[in-house]
Amino acid sequence: MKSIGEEIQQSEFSDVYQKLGINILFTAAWFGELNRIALKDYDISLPQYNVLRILRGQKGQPISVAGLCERMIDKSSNASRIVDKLETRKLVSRRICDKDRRQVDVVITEKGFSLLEELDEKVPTFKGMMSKQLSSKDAEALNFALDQIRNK
Amino acid sequence: MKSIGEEIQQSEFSDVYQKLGINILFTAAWFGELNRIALKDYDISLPQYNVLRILRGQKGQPISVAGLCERMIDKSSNASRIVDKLETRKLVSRRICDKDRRQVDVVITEKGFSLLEELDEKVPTFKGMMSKQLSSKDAEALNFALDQIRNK
DNA sequence: TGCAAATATATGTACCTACATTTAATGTAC
DNA sequence: GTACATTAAATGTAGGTACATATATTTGCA
Repeated sequence: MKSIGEEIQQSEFSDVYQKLGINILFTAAWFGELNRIALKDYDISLPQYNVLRILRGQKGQPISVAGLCERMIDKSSNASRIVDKLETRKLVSRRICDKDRRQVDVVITEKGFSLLEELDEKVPTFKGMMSKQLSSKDAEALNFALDQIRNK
Repeated sequence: MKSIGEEIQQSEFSDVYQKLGINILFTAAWFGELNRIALKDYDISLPQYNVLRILRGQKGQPISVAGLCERMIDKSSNASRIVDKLETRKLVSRRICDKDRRQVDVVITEKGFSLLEELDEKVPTFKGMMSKQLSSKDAEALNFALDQIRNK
């Protein structure tokens, strides 16, 4: 099995934290790649997929474009244009919010919902990828450690 | 302090592995963002920075474009064009390999090396970001867990 | 040797992202 | 109520990425 050192063919790391940082970046890229490949057949990009999932998580409740931005993994990507693409394909719908006409309410459509259900079958789940190597207790600990890292 | 659940404002995760996957993606994006901000003043992109670091790691030994690709975090980015940019700024040099004239040997220049040394001061180190929250023993364990995850 | 297959890199293209700017609506102080 | 600052979203743009294709070189084999 390949360790991160073998993977990027670097034998020496200046320290274990350096190695961990690169390992996290590398693992994230690996995840992204697997998902991207799975989504390719459906002509849907990773950020588009993430937006659809966020909308599904809303359980019918609309969310603003700014709200989407906050919840997206890649904050700086352009939610407005991602929603454009999804709307063109009728996977989401968009209407001006009554309460504040600057805002736009975005919701997932029936079509978007059923596409997501189809994708659920194809996209590798984290559970499927990790549960054999990692106990749920270890996963919990890892979650805690990552939360720690992001909060000095 | 913010957990991943608070961070992306999702109260329920279907399972702890799902949560961990998103946590890894999120943490990687957070790292990337911090680095990107630090590099911005020097007008150098993240992939460019990574390539320079790989070249420094070569300790003077040249590496081919394909070799760079293998070691890069984002494998599918275009190493050829990244090297173009770096060469224009005279941070790396490129010459056709004598042994195999299809190959191109890339090395970091003195200018590139001293830029990297300057950047070392500015770019947040993983150690600086993590060592307060995580013992080196825990970091080692996390490294092992991530290596496990990527290899079913 | 000669020629097809394989390999290394470069390039063309469309799309995506980062960042600044614009447009429109709302809030606030006077 | 008017003027100014603030906020939400959209848009323009430059540059980066993904993927297919092109070009040059090497390898392997009849």
